[in-house]
Amino acid sequence: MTRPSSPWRVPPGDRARQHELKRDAVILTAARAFRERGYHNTSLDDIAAALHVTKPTLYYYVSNKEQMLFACFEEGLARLTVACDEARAAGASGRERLVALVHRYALAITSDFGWCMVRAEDQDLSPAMGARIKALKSGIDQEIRALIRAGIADGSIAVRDPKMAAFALAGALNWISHWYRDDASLSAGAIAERFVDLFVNGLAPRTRQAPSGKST
Amino acid sequence: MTRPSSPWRVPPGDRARQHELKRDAVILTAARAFRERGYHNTSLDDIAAALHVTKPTLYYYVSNKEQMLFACFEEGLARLTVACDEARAAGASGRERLVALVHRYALAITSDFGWCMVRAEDQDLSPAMGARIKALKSGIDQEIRALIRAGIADGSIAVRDPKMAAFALAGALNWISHWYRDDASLSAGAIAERFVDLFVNGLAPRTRQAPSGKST
DNA sequence: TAGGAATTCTACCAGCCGGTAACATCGCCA
DNA sequence: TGGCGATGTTACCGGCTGGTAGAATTCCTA
Repeated sequence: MTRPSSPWRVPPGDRARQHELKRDAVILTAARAFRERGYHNTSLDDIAAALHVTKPTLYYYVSNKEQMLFACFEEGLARLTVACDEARAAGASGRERLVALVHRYALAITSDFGWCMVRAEDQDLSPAMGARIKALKSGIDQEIRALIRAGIADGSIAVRDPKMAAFALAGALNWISHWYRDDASLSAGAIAERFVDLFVNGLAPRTRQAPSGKST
Repeated sequence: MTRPSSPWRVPPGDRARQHELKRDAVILTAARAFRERGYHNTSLDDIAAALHVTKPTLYYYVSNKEQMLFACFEEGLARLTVACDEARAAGASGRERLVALVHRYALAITSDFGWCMVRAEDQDLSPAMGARIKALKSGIDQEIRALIRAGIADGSIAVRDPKMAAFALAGALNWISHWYRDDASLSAGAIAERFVDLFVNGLAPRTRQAPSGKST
């Protein structure tokens, strides 16, 4: 019974570490399957098969299917949270920090867990887990708004409604996960660059260049 | 269209008209249920109960559940298509037409069918129907890109990558359906207004106002 | 008022899939 | 080497839900 599975054969280490690695492999495989076929169209047997394992084995690492989705959710949102933290200490002005966030956000959203953050329904989770996810999402939103407000305060951003601006920005970024699987012709960094160009300068031509500074 | 509370009691008319109205009621009720609980979390019994009817009755108007989702999809996308057509003849410059599109788009996306357009997975549909949906969606995307290119041509828009700009704009608009149910503090028109402000002028302060002109 | 078509209901089925029990195997350690 | 926890498997269950058969009822028309 040799198992030629890729993510399952983890390097040696103590038992606890092995267990942790295998659990991660389960979550990652689940995330990829969900992304490809959707949560409800993915059976636990599918995930198990992708790992060359049987269904009950999954239950040794995860308590149920719902928890898998939750873990994917959490993993993806954790990356976004890290992105926010990094961005907050990235630049001088509010706008520079926001630009930094866009770059990191794009990177996170194109990851395997991007789908789970964006497309998964909170309704598929228990009220408790749904509430937790909602709180995490709201935290990201508040972070974006804070950056925008900071930019307004220091004069690097001029926008009427920070909340709507945050929604628009997050929407554009989240939406990447919808089309990126089919059209990955651009890297996350390149996408972020284009988005920054659009969001910073706007659609209307600028007669005189505002104190913008070039994007790298 | 029909009364929200009890759409089943339709005004008299000939048989064919009655049938059509009731079918519309089924689709609308399905759209609302899908929006509220998600496609997979909504059973046909749920939809039937909402109409004070039993499940087999639904099958008298719709061939199966998948077709319901498809009909919702189509209905929503039809509105977007209309929005595109109207926008194309709305203003003088490409930018004005694009602004008009944003307003109509926001209206469509906040409708009952907005969810189906955006959140429903093509994977829940048969390959044939999925392909049709994909084609319709692609048409909308091309329409947006065309407006942007027209704006570039007539000088009312300055943007480096029309394709990415279209993705960003569509993403921001589509994303409305994610948060609008929980936070409907703004009307679709007000949202569109804010979005236009952001997308046209950008985040960076404009020293001298570009030839933008009116904001209603 | 009879008859037929349109409409809706009761009753039911079958398959999928999440989840579990109980047994088999692996691998470390005394 | 024997034993024991950690892993993993086979075999199974049961409920939910999409879908259907066929009877019942309503409604128009003659």
